[in-house]
Amino acid sequence: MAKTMDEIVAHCKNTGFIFAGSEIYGGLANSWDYGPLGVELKNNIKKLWWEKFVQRRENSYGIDCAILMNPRVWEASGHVASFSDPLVDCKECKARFRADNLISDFSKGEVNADLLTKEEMSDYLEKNHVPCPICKKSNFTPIREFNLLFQTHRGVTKESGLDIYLRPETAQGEYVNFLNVQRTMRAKLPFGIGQIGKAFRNEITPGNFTFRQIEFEQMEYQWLCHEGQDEKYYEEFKKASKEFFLSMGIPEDKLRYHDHDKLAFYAKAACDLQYKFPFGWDEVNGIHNRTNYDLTRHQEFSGKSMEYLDPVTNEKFIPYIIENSYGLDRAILAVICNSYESEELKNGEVREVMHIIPKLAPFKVAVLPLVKKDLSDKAHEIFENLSKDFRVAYDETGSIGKRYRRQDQIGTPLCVTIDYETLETQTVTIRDRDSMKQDRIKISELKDYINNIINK
RNA sequence: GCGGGAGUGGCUCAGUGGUAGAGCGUCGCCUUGCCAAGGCGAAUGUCGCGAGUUCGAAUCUCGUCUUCCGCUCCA
Repeated sequence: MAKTMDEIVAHCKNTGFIFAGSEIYGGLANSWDYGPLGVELKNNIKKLWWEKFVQRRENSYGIDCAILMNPRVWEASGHVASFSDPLVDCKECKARFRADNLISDFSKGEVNADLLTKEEMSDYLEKNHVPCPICKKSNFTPIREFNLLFQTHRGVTKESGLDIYLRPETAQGEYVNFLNVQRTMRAKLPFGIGQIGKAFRNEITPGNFTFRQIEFEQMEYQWLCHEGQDEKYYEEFKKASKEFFLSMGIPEDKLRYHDHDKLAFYAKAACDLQYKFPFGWDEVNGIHNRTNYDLTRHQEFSGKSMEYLDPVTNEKFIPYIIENSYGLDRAILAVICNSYESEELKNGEVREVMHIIPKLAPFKVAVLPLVKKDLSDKAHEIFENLSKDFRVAYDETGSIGKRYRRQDQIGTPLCVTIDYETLETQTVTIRDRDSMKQDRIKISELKDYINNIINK
């Protein structure tokens, strides 16, 4: 039986996947910390993604850019201008509106509110007695800027330094470095740049657990190509994004594409891949055809050429970009939601289990001495040996049945049990999470056995 | 930002003015020897925070913070 969102949150907290951020101070809304199990899962997903996109694709390169960038980057990208909304609240009925929309509607389009400053908009609302669309009274709060960019300050004093931003997306790092990558790797179009890193957005909406956070991690792949090839590659990456989620064990019927009705100003085509979370279908991946918009803007704003010189035709032009953007935290959440369940066993009992695919499981194997007294030393020896190759759990408290269930609960695919026979014959019991069946194998065969399961 | 709930061991909660509790979980010992068995024992709390009322506050009053649900918002 599938779990509710509340149960998933509780399980993550109780077993060490995800904790509330700065919990002892009462937390900070929309921030979360990954615990000992969460970080393993996260690293495994990153590794899988990096393998698929950066390692295994030809003409593919990884980078890791700074979070803080020259603020002009965000002017060029359009985030400084359009990432911010002037909001007012009606003091009478408490409804909230965008001031620019109120003014355009009131003036029937004659006043272009985009050209007004905050003060001018406030004045306009007051002097013209612009009514609240809901209660028809005219009594608004002052305009508050709501900007999704996190701002901070570079320099010793407030006055002498530079206002800078925490990046709201990692993509611009790839764009501004595109010629550096191209030159140093001697890359020819089409080629790709991948990056995994943090991004920050000052969201007001409370998220569904880690679904919407103020600090989150993106896995982004930018594919640079010739104009005219962009539509073909757009389709290719649509397919690739689904493949990636399938490779994490997500079933096809919990995935769907959702084309954007309203395109961002820069995009020629945009599509989300959605996963069916307990709270509904929602985005886990975005594919955008950004055309040559971003690079063109950076050329304008920086004054530096962003043109690619085609070595075959000697033509110079600005490449098109297909962006394939994954929310790492959302991928983690999807894997957790998808794998955690109450499973009814044949004998009527119910066990809590996470059917995480072995490749992503936080622990690959647990080492369990059947009794503590005489078998601990041998168990520790086996733990040390396996730890050279795998992330291994060790547990010697409680009955063996209880320990199996503990490992089920956190998704460990294999348990190795050491008994008295182990000391004489150098064999152990290996127990499978999903089938709950056991094999007796030699210690010397353990690593191959585990590798087979992981790479299945 | 508005409205409504809620904050008591790790978790779930009981306790409505008089010595802070239970179950689960955790740890130790015994028992057990392959799917959450049992026994004994132990640890873990300034009852979200700050004031006030009172001889006395987890409990009443005010403030404040955090959080959950709905509305609003989400380039």
